Amino acid sequence: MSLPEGGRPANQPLYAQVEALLMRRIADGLWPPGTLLPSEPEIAREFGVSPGTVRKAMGALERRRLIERQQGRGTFVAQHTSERALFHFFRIADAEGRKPVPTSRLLEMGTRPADAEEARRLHLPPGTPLIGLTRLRLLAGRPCILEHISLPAHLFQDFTLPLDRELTDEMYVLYQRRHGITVARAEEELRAIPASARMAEVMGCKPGQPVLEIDRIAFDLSGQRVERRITWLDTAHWHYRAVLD
Amino acid sequence: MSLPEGGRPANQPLYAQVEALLMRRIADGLWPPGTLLPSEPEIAREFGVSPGTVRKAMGALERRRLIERQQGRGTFVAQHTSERALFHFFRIADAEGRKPVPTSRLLEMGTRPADAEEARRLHLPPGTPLIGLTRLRLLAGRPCILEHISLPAHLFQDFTLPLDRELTDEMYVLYQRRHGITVARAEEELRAIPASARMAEVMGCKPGQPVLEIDRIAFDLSGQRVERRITWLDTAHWHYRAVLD
DNA sequence: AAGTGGTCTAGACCACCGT
DNA sequence: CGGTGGTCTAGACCACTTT
Repeated sequence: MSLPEGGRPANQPLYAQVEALLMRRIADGLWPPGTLLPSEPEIAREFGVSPGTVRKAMGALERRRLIERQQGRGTFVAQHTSERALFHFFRIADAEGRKPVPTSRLLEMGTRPADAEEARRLHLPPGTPLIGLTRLRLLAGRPCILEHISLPAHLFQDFTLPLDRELTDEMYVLYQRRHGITVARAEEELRAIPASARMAEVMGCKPGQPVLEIDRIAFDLSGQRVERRITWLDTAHWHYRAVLD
Repeated sequence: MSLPEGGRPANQPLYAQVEALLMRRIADGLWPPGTLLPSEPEIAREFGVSPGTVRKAMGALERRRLIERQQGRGTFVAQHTSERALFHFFRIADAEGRKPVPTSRLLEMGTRPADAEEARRLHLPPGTPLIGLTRLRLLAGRPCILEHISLPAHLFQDFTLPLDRELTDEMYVLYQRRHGITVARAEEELRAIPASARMAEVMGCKPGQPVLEIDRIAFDLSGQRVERRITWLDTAHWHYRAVLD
């Protein structure tokens, strides 16, 4: 059993406690992505609660996309796929709202200490070793996006990229499969800035021309900051799309 | 009773049908914002379903913020307040993520036919009469935002602004209270563009300087397009903030 | 005290999946 | 066929608000 034993009411509702316990097992890697969870009655027995209570907890986890339920088959720990990553974390679209399928080309990669701004954004001490990569991304075959990605080196041991084939937007799939890090949430700050010489050269626009800057921090299941990413987009043909509700 | 009578299974689950029926009453104005709903057992009796089924339906409506439940008091149709509007539909923040309290100054207002782009965005025939207003918004006392708002005239009869006091971000509160239109959802397209002479003059920046353009369409409870709004923001001191999860 | 929503339980039955 | 999640019901008890 894992629930507070004595039968005392505790301060949170039972279903919330069950939800937290299940989430903990997933975040701690005890149940890695793709794992088939025990059935609902089984979990109910283990925790000594009613099946309805477990259902309510798992409903919440499903809404948060931590698990996926399949009638007749069972419940699985959610796995990042390219489609999922693109659907939830890629917000660039054309005038009709269609999302393009981006391709990527790696320009640079290396390890360096975090500067003041990176340290502030990642909640790390300045100087912490970071893996940095710069890539160019193509939309519909045209170079439109320049991107800097910074990863805390201690979270991404032996980081390498699968260079054999062109890398699509599988970074988050890669983090999960190769480093056990699931990106669950991200915060972005958007600004309009003038294109640098580098951007202009690489994206085929004029220096000084307005470019959309997207400054993202990604969080894992525990809320830890695991990635800083700056994206520069020429919005002549594409835009950033947001839904508010 | 309002549920499909014959006792046949219908294609949607019972709780989804109850949810749809309740939503319809709210969207149609039968239960205006602020209304106290009948109690859950009462609704269950009316529809001839179990209280648990009603609870599930109302839980979904609460998550969608159509209703607000208060233990011991009852359930109310949600009402737009300035705080709510700012919290959900205002995404501008400073470097520390704090949202400023914006104030507004009306520059122009009038009625004119929709141009091609407005018609396309609002799903209306070109030439449809629109109420247009232009306003300047101040953040922390400094002019930072220029905004064009376009409203289908047929949805906003006798539209006037409370000019006696400075207007804060109460546009959506106004739509709801004076015209019975509840903004429930919005879609935004973001681009980086050069500041026009007008923007530069009014926002105190240089012409041609990069400015963030936010092109928004707002939807009411039925999914009808009720507002087009273009916002231009000088991102020197503020940024647009998005959360992805 | 009466009425409301919030929690928790127990069990029946259905729809779907695999063998 | 047995096991899974999905739906629906019924009722007990709690926490909170109002009268």
